[in-house]
Amino acid sequence: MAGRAAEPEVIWARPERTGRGPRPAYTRADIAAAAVRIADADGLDAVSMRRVAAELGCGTMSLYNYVPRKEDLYELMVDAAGGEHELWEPSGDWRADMLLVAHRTRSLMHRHPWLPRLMSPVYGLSPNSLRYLEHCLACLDTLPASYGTKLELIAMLNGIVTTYVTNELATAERTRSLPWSQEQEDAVRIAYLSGRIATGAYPRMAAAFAEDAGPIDLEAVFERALTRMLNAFEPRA
Amino acid sequence: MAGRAAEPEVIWARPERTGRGPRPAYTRADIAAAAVRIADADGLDAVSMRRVAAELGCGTMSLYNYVPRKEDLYELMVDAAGGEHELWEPSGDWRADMLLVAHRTRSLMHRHPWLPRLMSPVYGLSPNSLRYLEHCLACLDTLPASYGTKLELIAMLNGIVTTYVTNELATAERTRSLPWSQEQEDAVRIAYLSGRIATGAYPRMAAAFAEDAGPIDLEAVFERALTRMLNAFEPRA
DNA sequence: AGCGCATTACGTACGATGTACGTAACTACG
DNA sequence: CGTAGTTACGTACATCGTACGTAATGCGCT
Repeated sequence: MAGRAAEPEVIWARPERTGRGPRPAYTRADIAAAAVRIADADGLDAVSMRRVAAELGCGTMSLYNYVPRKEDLYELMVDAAGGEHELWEPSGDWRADMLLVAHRTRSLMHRHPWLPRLMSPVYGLSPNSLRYLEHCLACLDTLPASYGTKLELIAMLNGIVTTYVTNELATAERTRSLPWSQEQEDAVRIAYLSGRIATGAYPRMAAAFAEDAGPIDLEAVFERALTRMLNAFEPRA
Repeated sequence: MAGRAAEPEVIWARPERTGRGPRPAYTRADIAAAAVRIADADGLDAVSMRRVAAELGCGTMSLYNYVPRKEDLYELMVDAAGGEHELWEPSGDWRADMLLVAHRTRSLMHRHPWLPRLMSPVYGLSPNSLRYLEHCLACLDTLPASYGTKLELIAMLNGIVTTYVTNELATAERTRSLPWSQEQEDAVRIAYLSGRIATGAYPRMAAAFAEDAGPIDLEAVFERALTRMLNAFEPRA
């Protein structure tokens, strides 16, 4: 039975070392770290199997001994980044704790701008994802609600953070790989947009533009969104 | 000046027809429709310039007369899908209208499962995106709040819908391109997860699993998330 | 009316990607 | 000690986006 039928596989279920054969030259952590280094430096699109192998100093195809598919490499990256998440002893104030979770997640995504793009697909089963989830649940111990509701809260919080940071960084990641600057791109887009609005076809958008409440404080917008969301889960008095 | 310097460009700013030269054989709508047809049938990854050209019946490189970069093809697709959004005369009840917006968006994403993946990057400047945004603002005419707040509400609503449907469809899109079935994948993941939980390292997740409130009604979860969010914007009495 | 030139059409070609496959070296278990 | 399973890795292939060059086309100007 040399040729195995293709079967689904969770990379975390396969042991790093089976005991037989030559000692593997790298650990999963090594590989994840190399990929993260590349993504941080040159963007997610620069993470290719060849490039990661070169960073490690091994042949391209050797990587496939550790990582059956490239998608699994992504999972390693997400887990490695998740490992940077600092956890703490829950304070007893679930709202404060969840706010802190959100801010820590956001700063993590700022350090690793490729994270939002990789987090969308599926809820992680990676060790650090599980640790993170358990920690969130611990923070919510003082919230009188079912676990189902708590999970909904966590999902919603993560969703908002991801959405927000994605919009915050959407072009930043792209800027790296495009031949023109962020400012040029923005200028062109804004010019086009105000041209469209000037046609009068979008009266409310025109009013929104005219409202002009000064420069938008993205930080405050983020804070407001989180607060509103947490309020929605506050048990009624 | 034959060779132009690379400059940022919004595809919607360039006219479809400049008047000079041979009559273009296709419209943007034709191209978008072809790409959408392929993505609907075989998934987003099947949308390649070659494939779209073949679907249209023209040479691959002819496409670049209409679409300078592939990313712009994606913009055409999003706009075409957005064109399916049925708008209506606002009822005066902004909560009901926004709920309807959310449900329509969700069903649109169900019809075109590749939409969430393409919507994340940047807020659209496409004609149909602008129409959609203006419509949302119209629905919110009866909400006493600044345009800034209204835009935050719309962004949050879209974020929740996108996040929710993404999780809902995350694996569905992948299933199409993988050699094993959704059920097999799920089974493997669940088996691994319960193995981890059985270690006792995640007591709260274990409790969450044990809670077992019957099969999860995703529909209801979606509804609750939207309602909670809209409540958070209700002006205080 | 007719000339000029911008535009369309499209074949060829290049560099890059993920990864299937085959082979050689190696090590733990029977 | 042999042998089976594992690691290492070079080669090869299909596919991708797209730069470039050339031929055909038809609008706008003189």
